[in-house]
Amino acid sequence: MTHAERADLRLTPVRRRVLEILLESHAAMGAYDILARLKADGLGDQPPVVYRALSYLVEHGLAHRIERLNAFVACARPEDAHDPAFMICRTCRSVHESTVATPLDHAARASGFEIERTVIEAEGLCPACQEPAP
Amino acid sequence: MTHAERADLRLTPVRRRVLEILLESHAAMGAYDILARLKADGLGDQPPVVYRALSYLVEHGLAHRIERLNAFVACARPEDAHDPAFMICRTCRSVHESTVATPLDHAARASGFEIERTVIEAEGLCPACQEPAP
DNA sequence: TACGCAGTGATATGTTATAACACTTCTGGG
DNA sequence: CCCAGAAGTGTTATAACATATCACTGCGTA
Ligand SMILES: [Zn+2]
Ligand SMILES: [Zn+2]
Ligand SMILES: [Zn+2]
Ligand SMILES: [Zn+2]
Repeated sequence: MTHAERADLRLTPVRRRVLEILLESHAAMGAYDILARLKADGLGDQPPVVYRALSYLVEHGLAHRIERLNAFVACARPEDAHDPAFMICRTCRSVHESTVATPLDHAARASGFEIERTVIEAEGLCPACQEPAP
Repeated sequence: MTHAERADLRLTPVRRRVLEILLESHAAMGAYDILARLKADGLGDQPPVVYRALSYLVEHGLAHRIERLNAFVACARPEDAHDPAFMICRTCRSVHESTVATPLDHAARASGFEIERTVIEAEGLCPACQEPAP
């Protein structure tokens, strides 16, 4: 059973539409970009509308927040909970999701720090944007 | 020779004061918190003042930006260039800087992505904030 | 002097995010 | 059915973070 099929998931119209918008985009989207799309669909035009929907989707593992971009992306593997890792193209803003062992485990144990979540976001050029020198 | 001693470093009064403020704080500070301190010192009271100084310090390796917090912290090891990794306490906002091998190297090579920089920020509880259950 | 450059001052604006409160809809227990 | 609480939404306002732009100053140098 995937996350998306869980009985306690409440995908209301706004939440469903936000998830669809993210799934269609194949790239990270800012909250206000999403809001503009919602507004066009008559589903709300104030910031809290989109932020509430995004919070819900992120909490339930259907979307992730990209800290580097202050933006959001649909989860590539909503089946199971995970700390995501991303490779973000600085040119086309495309995002590739991946998974990775938390690299700070050792340092955390050594210093007594208790890690709850780790943000891992690599930035660079995706294959398509690596132009041959002009 | 440390970064801070490099001849081409131009630590103007505003830049120097911002660095001092960061060094005194032992925690991540928002740009507007820093700006309030600058204003108290008569060194400028408009956002561009502090953002220009912070950009300079970050570019020259004397400070880092914490993406998770949209905030800034003095570099713990300005001697040499590095991709920093952080452990951030969600309670007291203290930041511990560390270094770590880039964990996405393998995935990047496999997919042809060219990594330029990697953000690694763990969030959790520092030793001091791990209260015994009340 | 004239020029170019780095830094700064100042104004305005753009972008991202949340607080607060009212109202509606859903849901379970009596 | 009726009610009470929980969850969701509408709406207004504001907080917090960041940049564009243009003018001006001081300084090194041709
Ligand atoms: Zn995911
Ligand atoms: Zn690209
Ligand atoms: Zn550092
Ligand atoms: Zn702490």
